[in-house]
Amino acid sequence: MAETALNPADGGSARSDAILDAAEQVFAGSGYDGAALREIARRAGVAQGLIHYHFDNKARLFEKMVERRSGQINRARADMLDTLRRRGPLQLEEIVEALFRPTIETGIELAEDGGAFARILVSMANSSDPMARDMTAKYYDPIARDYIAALHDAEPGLNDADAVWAYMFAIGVGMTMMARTGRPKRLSDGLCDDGDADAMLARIVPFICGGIRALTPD
Amino acid sequence: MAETALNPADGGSARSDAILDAAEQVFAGSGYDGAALREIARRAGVAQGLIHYHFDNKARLFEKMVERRSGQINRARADMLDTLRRRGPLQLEEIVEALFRPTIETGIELAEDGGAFARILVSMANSSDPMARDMTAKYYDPIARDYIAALHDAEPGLNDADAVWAYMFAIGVGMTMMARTGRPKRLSDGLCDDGDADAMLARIVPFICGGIRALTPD
DNA sequence: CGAAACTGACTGGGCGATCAGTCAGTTTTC
DNA sequence: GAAAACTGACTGATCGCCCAGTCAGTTTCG
Repeated sequence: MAETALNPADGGSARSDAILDAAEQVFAGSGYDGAALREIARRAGVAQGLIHYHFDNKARLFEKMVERRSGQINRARADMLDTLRRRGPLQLEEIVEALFRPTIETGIELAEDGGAFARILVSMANSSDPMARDMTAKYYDPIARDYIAALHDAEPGLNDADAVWAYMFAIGVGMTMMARTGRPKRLSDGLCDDGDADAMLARIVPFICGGIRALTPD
Repeated sequence: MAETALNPADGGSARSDAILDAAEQVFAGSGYDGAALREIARRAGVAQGLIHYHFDNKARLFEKMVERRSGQINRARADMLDTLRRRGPLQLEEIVEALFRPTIETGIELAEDGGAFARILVSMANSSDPMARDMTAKYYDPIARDYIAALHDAEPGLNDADAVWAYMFAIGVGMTMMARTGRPKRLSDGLCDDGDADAMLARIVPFICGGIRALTPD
């Protein structure tokens, strides 16, 4: 109520969604500072003023965009963890796969944007500026704690601190996959393709699990 | 000869170095687009015009800044690998440690800047924009190939593609350490400190080695 | 009708870049 | 050896551009 007029029910009209889609593309391509609202409006086929009408300012637009996508992703992540828990004792491999698959699939299938949101996530995760820190804390810390607890359950030998480190390292490895820099192809003279998410997951999962087990005293 | 007047012998006067130092701080704090040449000049205690006099434009200033620091770091990395090779058969743990220590120590001890350059590296490594890609390729791909070859020597079972993946994943984990986001402390309620490079290295090295061995068929 | 959605011209400010000019040294010239 | 010519480092005012944000007015819709 105290809010200035934002979009009603927050469900988003078709125009708001178009703006958020365009914002995702432009922020992913140019970064927060490099992105121009004019360009976002152009891509959304909308007057620039409408962005301010719906989202007030650049920072809030950015946050709404993150909120939308991270909501989808983290609901899927929570669901997968729940399903695994109900199915029986947690397996490390399953947890690690559940950690990344929703981000990949939401990025590629829902948005059909070549993983734009994943790129935004990567730069947020590795940034130390206050806005990125706050948004990571708000939208990603809660689910992170769930996954850290799950790692703990799957590997009881892991101590509290190491479970957190294990999670951080796993995320770090995942960034390699999300960032899509093309570097693996360059370094391998064409052998490795960071555009093939499934092939990467097939390497990442054993790598991370091996790493975690190396941190766990038997 | 064809060049416009840049600074002689490229060794850099005291003023040029002051500009590069300030640039490191400001680029690290605000990112490339967010950084203002005015702010860099202010911190260096120099007129803004002098930046253009010495470095022509913002992009070239950024590149010179990266060139200076990555030169120091990668010379140290190459030396360490050489020393290890001469000492006897390569050990995985030694390679991984040699991969990161020069970046940490150059960042912390030489610059006394709280790891500003390391933060710049992180955002470059995870970015897909052309400037970052080109600079990574120019200043970091050559040494990357050396380290990939070293991984191959230490773990002969690793195939060509997996050695590249292993390197990429290792770098990804290392970014966790360089970025200094404060997130480990938040997620562990104070237990983990990503400001303590030695403590992190002590976890990162076994994690990465465990991961690589998990990729290696015995 | 009235309210919500939307437009597009506009504003002030910060940006990278430019440039005429100052000045301390160095080299040339007679 | 001193005046003249020249150099390269450096300054600070200024330029034009593009930015996020504003707002008065128009259209759409229930």
